[in-house]
Amino acid sequence: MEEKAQQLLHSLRKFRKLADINLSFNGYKRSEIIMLFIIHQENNKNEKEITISQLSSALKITSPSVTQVINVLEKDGVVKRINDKEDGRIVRIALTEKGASLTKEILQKIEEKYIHLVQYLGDKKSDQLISLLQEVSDYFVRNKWDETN
Amino acid sequence: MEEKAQQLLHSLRKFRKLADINLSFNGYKRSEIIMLFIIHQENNKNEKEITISQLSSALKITSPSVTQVINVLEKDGVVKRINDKEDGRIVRIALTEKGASLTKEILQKIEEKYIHLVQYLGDKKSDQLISLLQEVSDYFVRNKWDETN
DNA sequence: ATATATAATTAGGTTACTTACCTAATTAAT
DNA sequence: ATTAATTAGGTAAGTAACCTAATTATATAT
Repeated sequence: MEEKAQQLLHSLRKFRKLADINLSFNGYKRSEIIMLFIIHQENNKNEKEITISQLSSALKITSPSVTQVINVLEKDGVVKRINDKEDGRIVRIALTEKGASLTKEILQKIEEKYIHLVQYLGDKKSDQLISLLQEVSDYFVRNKWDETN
Repeated sequence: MEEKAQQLLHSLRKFRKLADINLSFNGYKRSEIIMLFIIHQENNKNEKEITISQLSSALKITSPSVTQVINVLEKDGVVKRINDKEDGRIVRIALTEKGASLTKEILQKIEEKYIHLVQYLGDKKSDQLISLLQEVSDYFVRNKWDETN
């Protein structure tokens, strides 16, 4: 049991390191790309554009951090701020045309890579991996893995 | 296939975020603790103490980064630098007594958590997870996941 | 009308790296 | 013995991706 725990510790460390690798495209940083993905996803799903707070909880980062990333993306002309008409405190974020096509382009390239990974692993192992990652994620959340130390 | 790729992308992102444990003990940072683990592990395994370059390749960080972490640990009296007698360029790193007992203490606490995870998953799924993570890591390495974009 | 709560922003960290450059020591070639 | 190239490690400065605390603007509740 202890041996398995050590193996798992080791595998997780290695995996984390490798999976952590910068997906960067056209000078956009990892954090910016993930931000674009979420905006794209949520704005396609919902009628109203996503707010800063919603982005904060979706990404599990603080709202000041969201603001910073959005500032860069806005300056670059890929997203725009929209003031909510009903509540003056709320700022909504939308992709510009440039942003929408950029996001689609990047998403496609990244998806291709994952398709390769799924092909490499095969159907069965891919399913296994997805469900195991899910289980471990649930475990982490339930046991507040991070907070306890 | 595309759907599975998207699921995997999503699971990996979530997992990465959660597995990004902030392990810190007695004021030692994550990077410092991992450094201690490697020194402990390698120095127990080999006759000669590990060098800065070896630490660099073991941790997959640059040697200036290793130097910085070692500086802090040395100032704190948990590791010491040893000049190699045969090659004056080489600096070897050893745990001090304080460092050795600290490392054992931390290792034990962390191992406990992983033992819980292994118990939660069960034997079979733990093995599956270890081998799947290994396979994906290998895939990442082989396909230079990071460099290609 | 006033106090309180909420949304976003600003200012200023922190951690865990990196890159660019440097010195000292070793090795190889002349 | 000298010069050139390489290797090991270090210094300084910078970056990505976060964070907390404080502030501003607006909305809501008493």
